[in-house]
Formats: sequence, structure tokens, C-alpha cells
Amino acid sequence: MTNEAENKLGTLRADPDEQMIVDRIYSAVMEQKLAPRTKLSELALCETFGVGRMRVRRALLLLSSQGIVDLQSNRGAYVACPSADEAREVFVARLMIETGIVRELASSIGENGVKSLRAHVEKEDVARKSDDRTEIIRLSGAFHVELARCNENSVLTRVVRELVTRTSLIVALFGTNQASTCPDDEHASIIDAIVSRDPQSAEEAIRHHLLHVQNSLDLEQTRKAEPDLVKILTGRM
Amino acid sequence: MTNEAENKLGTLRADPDEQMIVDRIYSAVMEQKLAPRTKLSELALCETFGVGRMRVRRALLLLSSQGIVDLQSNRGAYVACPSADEAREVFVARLMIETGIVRELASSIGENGVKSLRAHVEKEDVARKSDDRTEIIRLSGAFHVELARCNENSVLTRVVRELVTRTSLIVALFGTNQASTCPDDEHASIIDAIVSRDPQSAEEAIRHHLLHVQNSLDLEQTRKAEPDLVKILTGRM
DNA sequence: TTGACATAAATTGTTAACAATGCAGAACTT
DNA sequence: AAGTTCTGCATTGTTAACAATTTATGTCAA
Repeated sequence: MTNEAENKLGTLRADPDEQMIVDRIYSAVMEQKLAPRTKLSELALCETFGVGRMRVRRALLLLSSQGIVDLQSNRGAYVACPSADEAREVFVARLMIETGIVRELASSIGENGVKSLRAHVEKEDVARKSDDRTEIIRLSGAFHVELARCNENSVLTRVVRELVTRTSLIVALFGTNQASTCPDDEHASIIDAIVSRDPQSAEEAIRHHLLHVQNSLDLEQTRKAEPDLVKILTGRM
Repeated sequence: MTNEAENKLGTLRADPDEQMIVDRIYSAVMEQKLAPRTKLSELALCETFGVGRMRVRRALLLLSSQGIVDLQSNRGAYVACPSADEAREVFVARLMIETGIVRELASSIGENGVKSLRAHVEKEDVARKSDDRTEIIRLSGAFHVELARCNENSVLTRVVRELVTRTSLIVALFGTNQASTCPDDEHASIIDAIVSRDPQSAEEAIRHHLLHVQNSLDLEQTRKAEPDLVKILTGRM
């Protein structure tokens, strides 16, 4: 029901195969199963998904247009590797857009919206108790997409989904050992602020949350990378 | 300088041909030279741009992923035709994002930013005096992209560009005879509010402006369309 | 061993032919 | 004349072969 309009631009036009490839790669990035710089060779993807090369190339083009994949001419497709500057841009954009979203929700969210958000946090709790790391990561990001979805605005939802996915890449690259996932209670706090119809505190809650995530990163230093690794290895020999 | 980072995701990966096709169609839509529902046949595009079918199809796929083009299976590509609901979504998103942008600009815009915005409005004046309708339309939309660009955030700029372009389609579909272009002085007012470092009034200025544009539309009634025309014609015979 | 160079393999980019689908017009029926 | 079916044409979708580029391998000289 809710995602009916949302899918209009996202899925209606594309063959199931193609959308499936895009979604799978999207999900894998969100769950941090696909690390930045991972090579996505056409042949491998063809075999994995059992489709022709054309479909794979179309999917990769779509992913590249969203900044998830980096298409290098004659060299192939790689999972994108955002720079520190790009990372900052993504966070600025998320702050701006998501504060707007929760402010709006504080005055307009309905029964169903609250219910789905609560259910989502519940799922996060379950995953956390089961120590299902992959699921925790996935749900942490998905929560923000869910917030956008509650606004019933497919445009905003799509933008947020893209930004959240890119954030996964950013966390994978710049995340420090600790705190790579959202602290649980913060999501609940955001919902509480929304249901109490207080735009100001809802905005504060998500701002605090996003800054918290950003501060758990190390955007100043060099990012986790193989280039350095290569240098280290060659330096050793 | 400013658009160096901006182009990273936009152009770096693509061949000049491909980007050229996308840009040209993008511009044509922005200038309202390409009406919604216009068929974009592959052959015609191949001949127009002097490229192979592959490039054309890739360009169309990219355009469709941005909601500018509607790809219909086995039927071809058409300039998108947003529904009234989509139109409302676009305006909600623009209100949210652009108010955030000008608020930010009110506290952070630099010399160069102000200069480029003033220059832009100047260009609008020139075009208006020359009665260059196409240029007026183009610059009216481009102003909002320029605002985003002043934030030096390629992510936001890209989102705004997409939304502005879709707005062109919306205006073409739902615009009433009068006032299809932004009133000149409103752009200047926005700049004034920004340079006076007043986030609140800057936000008010752009909100007023966007609502003004939206109110000049007729989102309730049926949109301008050919389906009706077809019925009329068949009814006559 | 290291480096440069040449060759071979693998991967990506492009093209062109073919298949499938949709569309328009003609012929036919009522 | 209106509606229907059928046929041919035009357009899009797909596949496979080919071309171009990069990457890996191996050889040789220093």
C-alpha cells in the first residue's frame, strides 16, 4: 500500500532480473557484505545471477548513477570508495533532509507510521539479542529509510535510501573499531520525540543521532585502504 | 573549481558522447523544448547525436533512473509525465531541501557565492528584457541549482538538479496560462535575505517562492493531456 | 634479484545481425 | 459503415561475435 507509489519509478519499468541484481548488490552493500573497492566483474555477476551480460551492465550503470558503484573505463566496475569530502557531503545532506523529515513527521505521522517504526525497532532489538551482526547493520540503516517512507513521499524515500547506502560504504571505510552501528536507544528516542508531536526535539534527536554516527568515524586521517597496504608490503620486502 | 568535486559522480565515469546526450535531453526538458509524453525513438536519437544505439540506450536508462524519461517495455522511451501525486511529492521535497539549503547559506555563504548568484539574477534580467522566453525558463530553474551549488555539496546539488528538472515537466503539464516562470524579484529577495545573514527570513523567502510556483499550478484538475484529445477526436467522428 | 620489455590471457567495449513485440493499414465479414 | 482479423512494417530487445584495452605471465639483460 504504502510503497505502491514508491515503486513507480523504482521497479515498474525494469525487468525483474535487472531490479533483482540492483537490489541484491544494494542490500549487500547495506549489510557491509560488499566492501568498498570490491571488483564486480561482469562474468562473475552473470554466473551469480544467471543472466546475460547486457542485464549486468545495465544494473551496474544504474548503481553507478547512484554512487554505489564506480565504473572505470576498460577496467571494470568496483564498489564505490567515497572520499572523506564525499563522506562529509553525505552527512551534511542527511542532516538537512532527515531533520526535515522528522520535523514533518512530528506533525503529520499517522497510526500506521508509528506502528511500523515501533515494529522496526523491535526487530532491531531481536537482532541485537541474537547477535546477528549482519541483520543489525541492515536494520540500522533501514530504520532511516523507514522514517522517510512514513512521509509517504517516494522522492524523499529514494534520496534517503541512496544516502543511507552510501553511508554504509563510508562507515566501512572510515569507521573506527567501536560503534559501527547505531546505538539502539537513539532510534527509540527519535520515535518518542515524533509521537510526542514535538518537531523541535525530534529534530534534535535525529541530529544528535546522525552527529553521533559521524563522530564515530575518522574522516580526518587516511581511510582504511589497500593502497597503504601495498606500500607496507613492498616496504617490508 | 567549484564543480570539480561535483562532476566526480556526474561525468568522470561516462564517455563524452553519453554525457552529452543526457545533458542535451536534460537541458531540453528544462527549457520546456521537450514536452511530456514526447516519444524519444532510438533511431531518431542515434541520428541526432550521431552515435550508436548502445549509447542512446544507456543515456535513456540513466534519464529514466532520474524520473525524466519513462521507459516502456517494447514500446520505447517517452519524456516522463508526472502524476499530480508525484508533483506534490516533488514540491514537498523541494520545500524541505531548499529551505535547508538557504538556511545554511545564510550562515555560510562566501563572497564568490553571492557574486555568482547576483550574476545569475542579472542574466535573468537580461533575458527578460530580450523577451528570450527559452532562456528565461532555463535560468529560472538554473537559479535553484545555483543556490544548491553555493553550498559546495555535490550530493545536494545533484538532488536539486533532478527535482528542478522534474518541476519543468510538472509546470508543462499542470501550469496555467499565466505565471509559468518564476517572478524575477523573488529570486533577488532570496539572495537579499541570505546576504543579510538571516536564516529565518531566507527560509521564508524561498518557501514563499516555491509555494508561489506551486500555487500557479492546477494540480487538482486533470492535467493537460493528449488522451483527452484523442477522445475528443474520436468522439467527433 | 630487479627491471624492462614482449607476449598471451582475460576482461571490457562495440557492433551487427537476429528475435520478438507492438503498430498501422488492408482486406474481410456482418 | 463499423468492427474484426490478418498481414506487413517499424521499433525495440537480445544475443553473439568481434575489437580494443588492460592485466598477467614469461623472458631476457643488467
